[in-house]
Amino acid sequence: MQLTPAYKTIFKKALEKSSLKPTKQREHIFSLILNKKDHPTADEIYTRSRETMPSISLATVYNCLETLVESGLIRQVNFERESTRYCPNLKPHAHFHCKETGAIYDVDLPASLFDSLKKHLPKNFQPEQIDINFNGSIHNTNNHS
Amino acid sequence: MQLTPAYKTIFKKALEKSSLKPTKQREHIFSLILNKKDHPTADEIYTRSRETMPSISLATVYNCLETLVESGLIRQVNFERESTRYCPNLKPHAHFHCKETGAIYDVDLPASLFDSLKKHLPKNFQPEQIDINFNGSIHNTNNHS
DNA sequence: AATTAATTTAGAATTATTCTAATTACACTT
DNA sequence: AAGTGTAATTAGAATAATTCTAAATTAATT
Repeated sequence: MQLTPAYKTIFKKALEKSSLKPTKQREHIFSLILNKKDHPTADEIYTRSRETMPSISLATVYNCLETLVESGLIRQVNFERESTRYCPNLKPHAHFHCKETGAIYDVDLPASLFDSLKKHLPKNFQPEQIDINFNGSIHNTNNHS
Repeated sequence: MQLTPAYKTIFKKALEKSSLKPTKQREHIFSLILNKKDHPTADEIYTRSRETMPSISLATVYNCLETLVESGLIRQVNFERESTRYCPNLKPHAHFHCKETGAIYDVDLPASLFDSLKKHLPKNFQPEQIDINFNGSIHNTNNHS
């Protein structure tokens, strides 16, 4: 679990901007999330963390995730009241939640779509974040009639 | 807390379609949500319910809310991991969550916007529900310079 | 080396929600 | 009208994700 030099710089910059320290634990968790592009829960991240950093505590995982979100390095994803999941994809995108498997998929969207959404807000409403979540199922499209 | 005859019919039809019974408690909770157009939590609904139906239990409130959602009479709204809120507005709309006051506002959106969102899904993804949530703040637009 | 502030840690506490098992309500037979 | 069966309600216990608390550790600075 190593950050590339480029990501290491991004990581340090982002944290320092919020006057937070780039600690071992924070870096470890950030790299875990970056290197596996699913949408893990805090508990899954905790389990994965301990494989290579056995002394880390669950509270630290929660703390680190909070600081990473604060500093804009990852995003939170919530579906209904399931455990919060974390996502390193910072491009404009939505999420699709398969109600059968529970899996979450990124759905890339053009920035223009977010812009046209904003146009429907009263003008004194200032959105900081827009979450778009699809809920549904994924159908097999088997061609053999 | 009374349903108009028109809503009473809608209520009965919707429940019977899922072979659920139109009980006193379900009707009571439905009318509470309809008559105050905010986005109450289960606990707020519980408190309001007891004013006119003191014997109702919290478990029943949860049960009733679940059946009302199932039968399509109300919608759930989730923001981050706050308590689930309930919404009687069935028109296509989004929600704006003010992070200062916690208030939630409906934002009407044209159905066409939901359609164009769907176009970005892989063709085997079948959405059943689309949630669009804005998070931000509301700025005072005082005209006096 | 001493001081300070931030971070991490373990475990307790919180809180929304779900579960369990008993009771009640109601429609349908006899 | 009494009995039967099923669904709904109820009170309270249980669950599970997250947050809180207070002590210990770390790292930077004097």
